[in-house]
Amino acid sequence: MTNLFENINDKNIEKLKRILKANTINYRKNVNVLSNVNQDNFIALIDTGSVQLTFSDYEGNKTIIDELSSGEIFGSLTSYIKNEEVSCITKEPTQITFIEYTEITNDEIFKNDFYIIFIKNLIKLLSEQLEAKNNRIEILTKKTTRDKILEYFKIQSQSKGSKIFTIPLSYTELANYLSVDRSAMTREISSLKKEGFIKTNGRRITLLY
Amino acid sequence: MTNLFENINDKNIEKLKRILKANTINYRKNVNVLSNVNQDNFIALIDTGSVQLTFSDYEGNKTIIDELSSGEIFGSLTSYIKNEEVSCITKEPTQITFIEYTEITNDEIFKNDFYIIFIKNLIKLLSEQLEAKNNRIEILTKKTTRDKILEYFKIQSQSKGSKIFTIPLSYTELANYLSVDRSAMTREISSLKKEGFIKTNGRRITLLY
DNA sequence: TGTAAAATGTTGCAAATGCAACAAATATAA
DNA sequence: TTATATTTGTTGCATTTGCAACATTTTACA
Repeated sequence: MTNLFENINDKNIEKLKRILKANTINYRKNVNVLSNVNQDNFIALIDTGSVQLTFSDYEGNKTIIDELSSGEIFGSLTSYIKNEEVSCITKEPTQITFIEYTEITNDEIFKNDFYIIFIKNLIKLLSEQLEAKNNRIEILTKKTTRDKILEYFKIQSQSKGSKIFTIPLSYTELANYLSVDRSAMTREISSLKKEGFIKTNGRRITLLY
Repeated sequence: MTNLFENINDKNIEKLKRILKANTINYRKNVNVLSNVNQDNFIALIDTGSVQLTFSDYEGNKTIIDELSSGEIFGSLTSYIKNEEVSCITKEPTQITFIEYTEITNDEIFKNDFYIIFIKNLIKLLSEQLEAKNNRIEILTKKTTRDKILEYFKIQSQSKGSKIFTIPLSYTELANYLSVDRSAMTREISSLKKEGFIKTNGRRITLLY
């Protein structure tokens, strides 16, 4: 994952943050970040820590939109934050820097040659998030629970470059991510093991095909 | 939807295209655009017409990734085009402009003051595509076919600002987009009509709640 | 360290859904 | 216009899945 300030030195990062009127806030664990954010058009950059973005519908069903960690962004550019049903919960102590979107093209910023690096990073981040969403859509469009699991494992395996990998989610969270019933998912994983397609040891998966 | 060249006048658009070494190609209907594209990192801009991006898995199941029309972009920034299983079929005669990603930050481009408008448009386009993908994920994570249909209708209704709207897909394509069996979807839409939740007339839908 | 909370594993059952196989209605193109 | 292809509507049936309910294990934290 690209970092928003990648390839910019510390001194220039500080300068850039000043020009962007960036506002840095520290949060404890399990706090709803968006509750005290009232800006309309903002980019939130996770400096350290991690958050989970969830969406609750009118019936109270929760779905994970995204899991983000250090260097990644969220906000009006990436999710429908305006919507009050979205919440952003810190999974650990987390530092977040808020930038108003309009500041990204303010007058002062052009004078600096690191600006173009910043813009390229931003574009790269957005396109990486698009790829992540494409992956999830690819999984969710599979008809059966089994195919969803296998597609997820395939993507994990490819990104790690190995048939052995550790999934970054708990099984409860995975069921949520795949949008299937947790018990049905466990049932299917058991079958996959019995039929010799995979081996598991906790969250460590081995593909046997 | 934002247009990539929004708020740039015709003369400057021409200049910008020249600086970006843009390459414009015309396609007939039902042509696979990607078959003769060999660039690795490109942005494809649809000037006129429309295309359908689809993904085929190893079993030959086709899923729609996206439907795009005039002003919208696709390519390495927005989808996993490198993958040969992705195809891009024109739905009508279509003109597409290809831009290599690296040109977006070439030396000559900074000298022009319309450049920042172009970058803002690009960022806006990417974030709009993210929103579209978030919408689709929101739909796909619904557990039942009924909830998927209703979520889709809700989003359509909101974007049109009316309880009466015409869906932009055929029912066959809609089933594909929702990733449900077409006959099961028809069955569910019939029930929704019988139970008085909606009225339909071809692709024109009226929400009665 | 002990205790409450959260995560994981398992199963029966009812409901939802994919699939197949049609007929009928529309749309497309020669 | 006519023939052909595509889309739409409908139904029976087998399979998959969500749901509920529970036991067991692991984790978190006071």
